[in-house]
Amino acid sequence: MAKEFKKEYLVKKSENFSKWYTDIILKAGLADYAPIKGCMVFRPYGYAIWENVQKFLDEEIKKAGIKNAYFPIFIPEKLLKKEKDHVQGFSPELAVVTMGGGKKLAEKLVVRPTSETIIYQMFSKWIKSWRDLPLLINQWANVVRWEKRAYLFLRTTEFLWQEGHTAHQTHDEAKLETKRALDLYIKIYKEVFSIDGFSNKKSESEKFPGALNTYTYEMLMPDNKALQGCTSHDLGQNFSKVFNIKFLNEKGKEEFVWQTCWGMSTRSIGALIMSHSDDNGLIIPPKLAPIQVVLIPVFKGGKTDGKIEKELKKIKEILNDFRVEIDDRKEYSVGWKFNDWEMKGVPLRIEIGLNELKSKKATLVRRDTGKKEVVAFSGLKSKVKKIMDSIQKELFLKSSRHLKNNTKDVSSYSEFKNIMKKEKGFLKVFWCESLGCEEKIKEETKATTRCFFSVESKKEKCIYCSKKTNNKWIFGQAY
RNA sequence: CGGGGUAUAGUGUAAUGGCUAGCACGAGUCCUUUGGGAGGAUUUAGUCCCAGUUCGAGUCUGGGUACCCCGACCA
Repeated sequence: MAKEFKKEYLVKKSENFSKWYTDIILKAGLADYAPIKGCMVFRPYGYAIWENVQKFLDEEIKKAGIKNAYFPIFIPEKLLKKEKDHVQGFSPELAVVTMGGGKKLAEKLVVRPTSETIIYQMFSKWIKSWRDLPLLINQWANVVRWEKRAYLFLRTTEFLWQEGHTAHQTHDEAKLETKRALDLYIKIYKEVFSIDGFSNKKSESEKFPGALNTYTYEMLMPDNKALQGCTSHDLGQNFSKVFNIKFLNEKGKEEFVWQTCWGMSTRSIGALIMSHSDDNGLIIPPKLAPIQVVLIPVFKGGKTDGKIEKELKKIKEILNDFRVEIDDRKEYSVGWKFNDWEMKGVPLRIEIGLNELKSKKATLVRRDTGKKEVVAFSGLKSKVKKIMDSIQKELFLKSSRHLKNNTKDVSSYSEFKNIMKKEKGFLKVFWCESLGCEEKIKEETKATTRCFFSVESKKEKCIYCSKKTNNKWIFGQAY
């Protein structure tokens, strides 16, 4: 009978994916709609996840010798217009301030959609000599892009992110930095988010406006649509030439710097929610879970003599390596609490009642599998550690299986069209890298290039135009 | 921004142009409860905004706004 309880307060993931997604966010208390079009509020539980992401990222960024700084939210319109591709890429989605202090501004101020221009303006002031390089800066900030359609976490007018900006003496050094940032993101997604994906170069049309090359981590969501998790850009000298960022090298010769920039946003939390959660609510991998273990007392006959409470405190003490919360709310029944914490995606639940007190064993229930286990109080610490590691790993394996099962090699365009119409997913295909083919494919199938896959030794026909090529690319329908 | 739809209490919903806008959940108070969303008593709160038609509008008309679905844009 324990199995047959009904939960009608959440739509099924399989029945209406996007409703399920929004419902989870609202019901788990991650976020809420704000009274501004396209904007959302990060509620404490959702913000705590972002703080955990920040903690991991920030630590790694600092380890790489990069320093945090903060630049203004406003960018003079003139500055933004300096790099042609850049302004073209962003102009349709800019928020612009035209009034200040009740007066019309002489020059309009753009609310940053990204900070290249304002940061590089400062770089040009700071960089004079090879001794000033490399200049390695990171900024934690909010940015605004006036999107037409909003979707909690995945696409909101304002979002939070981290943007790294570096300047180097040589292109090789900059390329290494681009790679280092990408590797960091791959590591975070795989080890912390437990989400598998592909990472590589973006196509010409998909790359960052103003960059030479853009690298990305592309994940496959459960509805088989693709989500870009981050970007790392090799900017070459495109911006340094425009912003006049020059240095005197060791031989006394003037050169433009080589630059990179890279970012990861709160969109990652959207990927997290979609990837792991189920019909009972959120599932958060232990490394990102604001609460890793929840302790729930089970009273019987209303009499406890405070013994259960005492035991809970002891267990919390034993588990002080973990983020533990005791749910001693009297106004809710245990069943209600079980469901509540499942909705919130807490990785492990520990139940303590009279039975547990008597046997000196705790009842543990894993959120990801729902498996129940009885563990002696004395062995709790090591067991919880084991379970945390196991959940973290299992979630990744599950994500990995989904990625593998839905990434297919395809050689005929009709098959390509069919798959994109029905089950979607990632398709590995030969593509001649011409913009024409890419645009046609997008028009006819909604699929775009997600990232480069490989150079094959044998030439094959381009999936669209049949021109021979060695290059294999991954296509998918993007979020 | 184009096409379609919806808007009633905190949430989900009901109400031929007509009487005091009904129900469930929630929330507040009190009592009893706690091994998978507890029960009773009691209280609470609503027609998106602005015009119009009408003796009379939640219901009809026009405009606005928001949300949902489908496209285009996008991390």
